Amino acid sequence: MPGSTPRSGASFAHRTVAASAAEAIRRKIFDGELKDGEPLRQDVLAAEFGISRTPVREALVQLEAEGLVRIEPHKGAVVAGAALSSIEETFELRELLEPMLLTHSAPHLTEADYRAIDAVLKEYSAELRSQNVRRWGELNTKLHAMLYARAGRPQTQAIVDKLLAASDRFTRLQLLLTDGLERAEQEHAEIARLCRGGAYAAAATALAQHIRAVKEALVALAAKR
Amino acid sequence: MPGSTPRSGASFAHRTVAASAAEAIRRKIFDGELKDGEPLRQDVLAAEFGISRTPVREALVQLEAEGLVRIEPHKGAVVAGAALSSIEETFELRELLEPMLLTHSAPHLTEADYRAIDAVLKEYSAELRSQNVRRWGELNTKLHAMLYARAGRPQTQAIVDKLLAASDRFTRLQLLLTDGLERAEQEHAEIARLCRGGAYAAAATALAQHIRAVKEALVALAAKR
DNA sequence: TAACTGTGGATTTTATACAATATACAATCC
DNA sequence: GGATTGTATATTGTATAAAATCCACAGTTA
Repeated sequence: MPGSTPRSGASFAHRTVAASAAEAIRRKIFDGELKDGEPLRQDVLAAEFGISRTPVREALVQLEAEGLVRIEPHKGAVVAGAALSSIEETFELRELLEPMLLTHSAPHLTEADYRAIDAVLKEYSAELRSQNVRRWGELNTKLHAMLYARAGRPQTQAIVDKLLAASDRFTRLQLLLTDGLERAEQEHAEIARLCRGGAYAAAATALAQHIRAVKEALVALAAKR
Repeated sequence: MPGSTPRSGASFAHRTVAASAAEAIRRKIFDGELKDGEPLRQDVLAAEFGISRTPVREALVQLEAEGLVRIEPHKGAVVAGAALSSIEETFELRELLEPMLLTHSAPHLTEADYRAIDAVLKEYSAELRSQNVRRWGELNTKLHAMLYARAGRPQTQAIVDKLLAASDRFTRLQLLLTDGLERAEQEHAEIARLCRGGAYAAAATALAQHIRAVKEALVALAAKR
């Protein structure tokens, strides 16, 4: 097992052990390796990662805040798959919050901002064609964050950031529908274009439709399985 | 469960030390005792509460997830007052999210739910007259939570819970405007009445207006100072 | 048999000890 | 003098040990 030698390779992607433990557990949950309702024993995880229980505990607390696990005092942590099953709620929230953010942010976006956005869009297209799915999720999050940067609403942005992180896994799924891929690319470009042209209301509407389209595609996909 | 169990001393309302430490720090931030950007030293907090650093660390991790503090690896935690600074943003979010929750929840509220809500409303009125401002905030949060309980949207509810906690300090302030006091009481009752009568859309509208009214009163108050 | 009680073991929670890292400040070099 | 490097100290991060809590189950009693 990978634990005998704690090399500074992939195991040290983060600056603290607790953070990388959180990342590892998160991935296990996303990948379905840990099923819904499954209990997470601290000592087991600690042994598996070759670390002590203290950072494991901190990781679990973090994950609880993200809604991925549920901690009951003195009883332990269990996987809260509910957070995953509620794709609809996540997208419903995004549909509500993101257009609002865009409406407030777009009028204050500078020329430099637009250039940065264009750069991301460009890389985005390139990566899409190269089937680099993981990177795609990162870029998607980055793009949205950039669009909302000038909204002057840090709280809302923090909430949306979490929603985007939660969406990530599903948006990647949706990517596999080949028409979803090109469609998203088009819609993103369209939204950026509308913002640049000053058509803020139209951009917000387009964004809402974009999010709704992804949601419906995912719901349909889930129903088919 | 609105049990009749007499709440034991406020000293240890929580089941773990870490949780009560989080609660204490949270309160300090909300009350402005800890100012924006102020560093939070683990050993200082531990000494102050008479506990070890371990639960303090867990509390800080929790609070970071809530956006109340920012933790930089190996540097420590600082108060992230940005989340508090904008009353307007908090209420803007509430205005957006709460009516949505109510719309989804109200049709599924049971008779027992309504009885519990009425009970809170009653205690609410009593406490208002007794000028017990702190308890008022708790009841307000509880009332809103009960109204949204059947929405089947745990994520959204979690977000709103945080917003309510952040609002608490300000709503207490607004209470001091004597007409704000009676007005809130009336509006709460009105919303409950509309829900019970099946006028869900009207209830949602009333709720949005209620939140907007409080926001505007607070903004006006802030401007006057 | 059914309900109750206490006991043992497993697990979490907290405390303490140790290691790693960052910051401030003095000494050195150009 | 200014920048850089080295060292001291403070603070955080991790490991390990001790205390508290829960859970199952055997044994007792009516």
